[in-house]
Amino acid sequence: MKLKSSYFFTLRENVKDEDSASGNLLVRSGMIKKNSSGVYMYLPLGYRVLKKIEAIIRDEMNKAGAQEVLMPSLIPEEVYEQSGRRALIGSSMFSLKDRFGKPFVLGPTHEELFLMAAASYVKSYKDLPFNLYQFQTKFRDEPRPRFGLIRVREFIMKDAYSFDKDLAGLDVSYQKMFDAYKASFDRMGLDYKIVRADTGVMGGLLSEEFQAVSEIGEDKLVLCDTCDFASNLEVSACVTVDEPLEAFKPLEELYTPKVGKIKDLVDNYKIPESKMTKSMIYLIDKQPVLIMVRSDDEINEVKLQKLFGATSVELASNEVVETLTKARVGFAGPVGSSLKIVADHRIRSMSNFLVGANKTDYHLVNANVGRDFTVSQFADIRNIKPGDTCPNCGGTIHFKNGIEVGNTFKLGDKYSQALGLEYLDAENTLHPVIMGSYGIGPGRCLAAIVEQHHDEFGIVWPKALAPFQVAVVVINTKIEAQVDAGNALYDQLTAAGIDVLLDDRDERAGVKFNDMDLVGIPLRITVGKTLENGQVELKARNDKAIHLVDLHDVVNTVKSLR
RNA sequence: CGGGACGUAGCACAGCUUGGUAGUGCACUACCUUGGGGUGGUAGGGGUCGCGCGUUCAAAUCGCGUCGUUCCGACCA
Repeated sequence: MKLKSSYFFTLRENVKDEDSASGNLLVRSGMIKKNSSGVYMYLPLGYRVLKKIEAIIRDEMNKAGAQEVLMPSLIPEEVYEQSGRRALIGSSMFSLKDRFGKPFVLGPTHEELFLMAAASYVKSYKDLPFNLYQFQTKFRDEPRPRFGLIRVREFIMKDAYSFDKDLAGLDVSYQKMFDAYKASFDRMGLDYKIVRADTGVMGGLLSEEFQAVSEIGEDKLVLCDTCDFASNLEVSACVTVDEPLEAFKPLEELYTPKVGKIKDLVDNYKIPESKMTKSMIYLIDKQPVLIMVRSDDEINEVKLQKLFGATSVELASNEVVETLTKARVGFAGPVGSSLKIVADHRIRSMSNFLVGANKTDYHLVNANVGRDFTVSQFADIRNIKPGDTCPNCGGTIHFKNGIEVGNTFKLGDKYSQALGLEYLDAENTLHPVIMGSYGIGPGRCLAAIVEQHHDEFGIVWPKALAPFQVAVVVINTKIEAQVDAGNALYDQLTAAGIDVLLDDRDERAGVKFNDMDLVGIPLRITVGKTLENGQVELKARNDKAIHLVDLHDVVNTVKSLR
């Protein structure tokens, strides 16, 4: 690409409505442009990078034996109704009607269609296993798009689906995808962790996430200092060590006016948080339940959902809480409550603790389980915290933030049962097909890579992803010899199979240097005053050193650095 | 969905309080200048002031509505 005659621009000033380093740099370097909230255009340079990411993934998918297909985006709504996911995905789905009033949706994920495709092929166990994948645009009406390309409403996803006759087969298919994912992310130069995760809307047996480590990541990764334990916060088990109970003290009412938060209680009444509990009223599949955890713990809604096998878990509204406790919000408690009470394991070893009194402006001190109220179930329902004990090895837990760039699921027979995908085995009996699904967001990978690979001057692309491997900068376009040498190098490098960008614009040297740094081309060849000695300068983007290279050695030198 | 802010040239913003000729910087065009880390200058082009209704002799400016963007929270595959 020769810049003088190409669509290429950069912005000198920061863009206002980008809230992430990657979003800002990608927009400023002219790679992408925001079109509406959470919807972006990919411009020539950005699209080249996206294509390189796709090429890596495609290569690994094909090596793993998967076959590429392309499903539609426009899908009859009934497809998702049959699988039971229309309601589950709810308002995250873009929906529309055709001219006859028939409801359609824009596909947010494609399990259903792949299952239908599989159904037109699978008859017998002899047809299994196989794996299909696609790169296709997904539409998800996110309530809050954020962080440039990281949380968007329209994005390309590589999704793959494996079909097996049994769980043993799924294990094999899953492992192939898992390895292909690791290889893909390694080739992209991403720093990532693989964590256990919630199966969420997908359902199924196992979910593992590939998380790019980044400050702006929206997922909390739970990691161990000593072993390789790695889990998403939402599913990370907690270790609870039971401790002996103290002698029960008499239950007393405590007048606690103007106390809105736990911290006020600690400050005003000198009660340690380890002696306090909080009671929250949750609607679990619309049924109110009182959930208790120690005050300094957080309730984990995913664990609640699993514990109850529920579809919906939501905090009760203030009105509901006030009706049920007959007190203002902030004073709910277990004593005298008619609600079902579920408490975290940690509550079991607590004695003489504080609870809400179900009475505005009052708490109760020295409450005790068994004497003052009954817990119908103790369970692990809190979030693990940094410094906690590792559930795997007993080491110490720390957190990192992660951007979910890939996800692998063992779905089992959930979808094949719901939609009737079956095969005949050798004994002539029907069985549901066992499925796995595997997703990567190339755009999110792109953004995550920029988050991890940039400096004060701009993007620093890993070699495998850079839109161009080499930038040839002609310093003074008024000097014919420089222009000719630049063009000659461009032709030679191109002929050698190297992606070259020629900056032949009539701009100041500083402008070109800054632009090439911003865009993040890994290698820069400067054609300037050293040309008089038959030499050009070679500089790596991530290195300050400048090397003089003879004109006729340039192609070989660049090849050796590749 | 709840709360806040903002919509004026491609980008970033001023002007609005107190209504009266639409501005600045960057970018863009031409010429001169300069030519190794975002040269300096001169002259230009580009805007139904998000949209609608209202108040007024007169609205970017005041009022109501609406759409969009954004921030915090909720939600989130």
